[in-house]
Amino acid sequence: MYMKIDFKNILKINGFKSTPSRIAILELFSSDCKPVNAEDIFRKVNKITDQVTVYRTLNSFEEKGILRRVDLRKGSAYYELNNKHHHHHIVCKKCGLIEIFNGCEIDKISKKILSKSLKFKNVTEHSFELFGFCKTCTK
Amino acid sequence: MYMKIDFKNILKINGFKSTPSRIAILELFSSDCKPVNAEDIFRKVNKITDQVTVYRTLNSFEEKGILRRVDLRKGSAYYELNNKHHHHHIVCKKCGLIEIFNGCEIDKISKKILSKSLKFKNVTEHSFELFGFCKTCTK
DNA sequence: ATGATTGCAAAATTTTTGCAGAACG
DNA sequence: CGTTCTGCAAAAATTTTGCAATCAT
Repeated sequence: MYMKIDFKNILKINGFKSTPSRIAILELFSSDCKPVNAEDIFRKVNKITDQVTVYRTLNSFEEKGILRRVDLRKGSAYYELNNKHHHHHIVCKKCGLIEIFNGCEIDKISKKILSKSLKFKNVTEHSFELFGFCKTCTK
Repeated sequence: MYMKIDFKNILKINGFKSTPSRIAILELFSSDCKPVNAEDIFRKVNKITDQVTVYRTLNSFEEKGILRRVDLRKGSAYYELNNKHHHHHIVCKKCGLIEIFNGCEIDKISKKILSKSLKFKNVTEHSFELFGFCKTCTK
């Protein structure tokens, strides 16, 4: 059970107690490659945990940087694990298809922006998603 | 009354009838430089229009490209006029301060991404906001 | 043991829908 | 005059809060 130990360690490192809900939610994020919202999680782990706990877990995980938020303009907040390689998303405005893209040079960009900024000193997160139409929906 | 004529024209061009609500909302966006949400608008023009009309107007204006959506991770949808020069925002996670930044090379970036993409043909919108701490809140 | 975490019920917030009447062109 | 638009009431959808009971360390 390598993975479980790993999850427990992630929780411990971040000052969280190890609970079935939290482990189930981390497991779900690890196995799912797409951005996930509270309802997705709640549907899949509702035998283990309740809706409110899901929201609280998502918030605390995001605060600690375990999860990163993804803004898909869909009415609810989506999240991804924050330990994979850095990437962003193109979203089809018609069918909702999501494709990942790489090559975001956020360090370079934010350094440049901060050097010009009067009021800001550091950047901890960023959003960068593209919206358009996939090849199928363009036809 | 140069401006009013202009607003009416924007509405006409986009296939909208010219109504007091729509003109008031466009006026508000022109005079306000910050991203604005439905509640902001409703508070400022509630003698003229009602909440539901504000939502409907925001949606239809965004669909036509009169407004662009700005994802500020604040629980409600924010919008800006889409006719000004292209820019994005840095948001302070503590105090909410917003600063604008320029230099987003979206055309170059999206061309590059689309050339590598298997499933997408075009990009019509994008989000790109930075989140961090302003100089005051860093101290 | 004790502080953190959960579950439940309830509420707050944000946005959408349906429909009848009013207004625009 | 016909279609579009608005306002109202109501509901749907998403997220937060308070509190007592439970759990992890």
